[in-house]
Amino acid sequence: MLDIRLIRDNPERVKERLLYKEVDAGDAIDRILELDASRRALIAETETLKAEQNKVTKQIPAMKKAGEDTASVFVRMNELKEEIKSIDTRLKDVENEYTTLMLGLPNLPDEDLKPGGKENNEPIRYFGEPHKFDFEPKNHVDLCTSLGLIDYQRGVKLSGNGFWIYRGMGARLEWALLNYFIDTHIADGYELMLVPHMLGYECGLTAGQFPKFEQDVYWLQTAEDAQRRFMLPTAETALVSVHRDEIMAESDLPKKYISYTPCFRREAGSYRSDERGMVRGHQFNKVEMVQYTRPEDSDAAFEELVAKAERLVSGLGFHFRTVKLAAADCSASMARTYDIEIQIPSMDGYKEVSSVSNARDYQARRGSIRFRREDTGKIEYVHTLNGSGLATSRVLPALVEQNQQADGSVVVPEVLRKYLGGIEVIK
RNA sequence: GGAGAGAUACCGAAGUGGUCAUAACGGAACGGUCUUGAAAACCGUCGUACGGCAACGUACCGUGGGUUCGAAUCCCACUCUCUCCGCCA
Repeated sequence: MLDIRLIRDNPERVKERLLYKEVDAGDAIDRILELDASRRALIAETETLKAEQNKVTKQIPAMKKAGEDTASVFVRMNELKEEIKSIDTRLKDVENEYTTLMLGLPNLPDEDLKPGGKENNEPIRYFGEPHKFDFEPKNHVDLCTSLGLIDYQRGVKLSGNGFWIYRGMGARLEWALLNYFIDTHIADGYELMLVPHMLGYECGLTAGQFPKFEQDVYWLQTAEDAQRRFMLPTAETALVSVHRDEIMAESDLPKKYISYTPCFRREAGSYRSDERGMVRGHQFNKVEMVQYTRPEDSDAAFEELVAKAERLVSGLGFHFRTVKLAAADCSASMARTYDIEIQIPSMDGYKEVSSVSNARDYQARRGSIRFRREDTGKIEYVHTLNGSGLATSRVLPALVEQNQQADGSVVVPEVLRKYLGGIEVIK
């Protein structure tokens, strides 16, 4: 959520920044300003009346005790009651519309981002060299099938398109990756959390997925609306709500959390024919990093998260690049995002394995996540950041393709061997 | 799933229609006095949000409605927590 004062003071600037994200919020912002003004006027009205009401209420017992006639006072009190009721009804309508519009506004992109979408993304660093083969390489679907790592057909049998089964060495390799990630984060001082995979509505609202993207997640049906829960699309959605509605001590910051979860996404309409195998499914595994920081620390925290993700990919020996996303390619909640993309030799271009973002105070405002400054005693919103560290669904394809040998076997990266009982080659 | 109890501030807890909601009382925390230092004792501080330039005002007793001139208190619905029973990895 954006700061209303920012919108009030400089609406044209906010509109302009949102255009960088290719969001035309002109009408919404004009309406928000109207609603904000009438909201404040109505509050002033109703509170004046309530003050009178409270004052008279306090006098009544004394009047009764003194045996005075209270009938005329009751007449006035009834008037007040009606007036207050009518103003409060109007106020509620105004606030509902106001809140809905405010929740719908995306975060402002950072000043240094290029406007526009994917076409303006900017690779800022490359690591390693593209893989070269002196034989005809196979694609990961064929490799995973022939080595018995993944059972695509039976995954579909169980759950339909977009699901697969990791089997035997494939499952162990997946598990080894996750353990490599988790162990690295723990060594970096992050707290591991195993969170619920089904979340309440407020989690989605805080993270910024809702109300706009309610259709992108899987809902669990219950008879009562109040009990609806959804399967988390990323552990960020859970981790960002851990401190919702809390005021933390400044000395508690930064909070550094990681979580491993499967992630569930409907990915409606986003299927692409070149994304075979496990590159885009409805369920994938991911280790997520989240930090809560003081505002002045979030830029450094962002760099830390990017560096951590890069280190994990480097550790596996991959060629990859880090890309600074243009404003409109950042998701709605985020002020800036860097993607880490690896090469899957059978596919064109690079594929995202990590996405690191700084939400600044956008999520903190939605979820009322604050901290108290030690020297001033003032309460401020924290900054929240998140990054994949990492998602496996593109790492595994890249791993088997980049490390394949002429005989169809796959070399296990050094860092994973200890999780696989020392196995060096999968054949 | 059945039966019962409960939800008040950082924690515990009193309040059961107005003169007890900034909210008693106890604890924690913070500041001070005393002390070589600490403990103890004593004194003091110890909500959030919104509106307002400010003075100040308003809201908040799990959530949402209702009754009433007036609701933490009475009524209705919902959510959550705890205890016992049943089922269960």
